[in-house]
Amino acid sequence: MKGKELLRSRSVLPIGTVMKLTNLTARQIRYYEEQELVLPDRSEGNRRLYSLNDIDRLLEVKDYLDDGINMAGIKEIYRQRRQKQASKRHEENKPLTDSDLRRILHDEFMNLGGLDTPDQQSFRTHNPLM
DNA sequence: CTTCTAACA
DNA sequence: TGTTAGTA
Repeated sequence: MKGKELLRSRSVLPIGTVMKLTNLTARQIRYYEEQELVLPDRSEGNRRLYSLNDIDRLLEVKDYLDDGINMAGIKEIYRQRRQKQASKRHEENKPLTDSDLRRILHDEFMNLGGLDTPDQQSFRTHNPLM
């Protein structure tokens, strides 16, 4: 890891600063944490400490939400993102093709309850695999 | 004064 | 999500 990334992962920002930087309410920021969309560190006094990477993640979550994607959809996107990175690591022996991923994602998407029409459109719009 | 958890008129 | 109560 390079120094630059080390700084981005350094948790030092209190929730108040994060609120101003993201235009999100404390309620929303804490709720997204409850949904495991962001996992800030904690100070000795149990205060949340965010990193620049956390800020980016929150802004990203906010964008998806603005586009009509719900919590389930966002979690799904990150779940896939991690899965894709995992595949990229052992790409030596298990090179799952984009075509395969697309089929799998499509199946799971169709079985994902709670996603209304606008969500489905946004889902496709933001999913690099579709 | 700022943040935290829990709860709901 | 907003908001508020009672803390730390």
